[in-house]
Amino acid sequence: MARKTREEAEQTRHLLLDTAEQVFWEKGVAATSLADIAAAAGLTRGAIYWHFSNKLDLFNALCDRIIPELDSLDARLLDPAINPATRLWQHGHAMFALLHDSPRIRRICGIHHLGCEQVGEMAPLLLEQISWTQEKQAKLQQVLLCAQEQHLLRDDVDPKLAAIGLHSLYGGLIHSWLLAQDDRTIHHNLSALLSPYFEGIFKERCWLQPLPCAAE
Amino acid sequence: MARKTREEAEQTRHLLLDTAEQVFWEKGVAATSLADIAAAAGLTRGAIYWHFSNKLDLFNALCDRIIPELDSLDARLLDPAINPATRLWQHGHAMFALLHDSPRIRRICGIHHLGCEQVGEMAPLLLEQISWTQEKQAKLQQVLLCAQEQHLLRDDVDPKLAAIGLHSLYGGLIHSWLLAQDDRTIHHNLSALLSPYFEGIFKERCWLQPLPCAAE
DNA sequence: GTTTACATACATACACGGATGTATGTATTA
DNA sequence: TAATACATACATCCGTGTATGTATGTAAAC
Repeated sequence: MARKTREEAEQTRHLLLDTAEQVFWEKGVAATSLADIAAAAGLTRGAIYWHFSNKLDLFNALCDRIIPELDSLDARLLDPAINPATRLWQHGHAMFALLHDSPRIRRICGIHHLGCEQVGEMAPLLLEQISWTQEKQAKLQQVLLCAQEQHLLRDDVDPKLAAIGLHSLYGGLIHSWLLAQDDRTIHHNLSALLSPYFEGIFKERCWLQPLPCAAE
Repeated sequence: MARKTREEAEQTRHLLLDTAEQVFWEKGVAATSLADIAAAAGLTRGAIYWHFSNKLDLFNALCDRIIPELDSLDARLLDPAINPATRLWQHGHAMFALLHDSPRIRRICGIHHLGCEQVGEMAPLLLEQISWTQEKQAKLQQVLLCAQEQHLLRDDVDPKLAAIGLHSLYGGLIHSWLLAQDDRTIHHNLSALLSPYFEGIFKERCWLQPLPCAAE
């Protein structure tokens, strides 16, 4: 082969990322060699080593591609025009809608949950996940605090703990979702699955009212 | 070295299992070679291949050691002498007590959540986890159905979905627990973390009443 | 109660493949 | 013509599985 134009090169870079995403999801990160990826992409390891320094670099690049989508998901959490309880409710639904609609999000979440080790050599991943988790919980906590100020929270609910619980519930549901991808139970009954926790946190189904200050 | 007595042999077998558990948890399963384990145990690969056929066999044997503890946990779920809601409540607390008290349970759960891949070559693990998850959810559902017959459930709650939600919440909390092992927040506030979901599922805090048929 | 014969519980040694990283080749393209 | 975008070739190491060695425990034979 010979040299390609810059556009074509960028194209092969994306092809490598797409292919790696597929193979990582099918075989697991550690069990996948760079030769596997190159072969699946119809290229050679030379192409990979040209665009990336090693497997970890490739993996990180591949994961970074979904950051904007995840960020835009969180952005709507802080929209003050909507009742904070409703914001959380919609945010939960938006998360699973994203998971349902985007095969890429699904695969990368799947790789993180089931397809890679996060200890030892991959410990940086773990640290990243911890900080990401804390940020996420902080955002949830912020919205819950806002709800508390508007007297939407039940009296015995601590916003910080509710944030941890909600985040854990999301994580657990995503995990169950990924375990059986073809089972649509969670997707079709998401409201019924989330309702109990919302019921236990908020007063009088206020999360179903889009108005900014429904209660009080 | 020479031959040891049967007792000593059994002892080295357990030493290998203990050591593998440690190293797998520290470095991850795929990143750990049999030579690593043997060296950490002060033995050689010969000892491992004598007692186990390969790494997967060793890993399975290591995981099987916690089955009785997990089973005894579930056994108390079906004790009809106690209010089903209370049974679920106590079961949730017992799970985290076990996680807190037993380093072995903690490590093996940690390995499953963060230290091993469950796709590709390790897919049997995934299938096992799926069937285990379904069994667990079925048990929870059974207790919830029992609660429904006693009119302890809120009217709009579906036992099957509540079982999935409860199980996911447990899984997510365990994951958060394992991510930051030295953070005792979850352990110290478990009741406050579980309460919302119970509040959303059951009527009038009936899970705090140990009597068999508190409601109706 | 020895002795003998075999099984046991490993350690050591070897052969093999496979993965990595790098060095080099090569045809474009800018 | 020089940098680019790869493919190819090479050297190295590491992990596995197995084969073999070996000293001891163990049980039966005598």
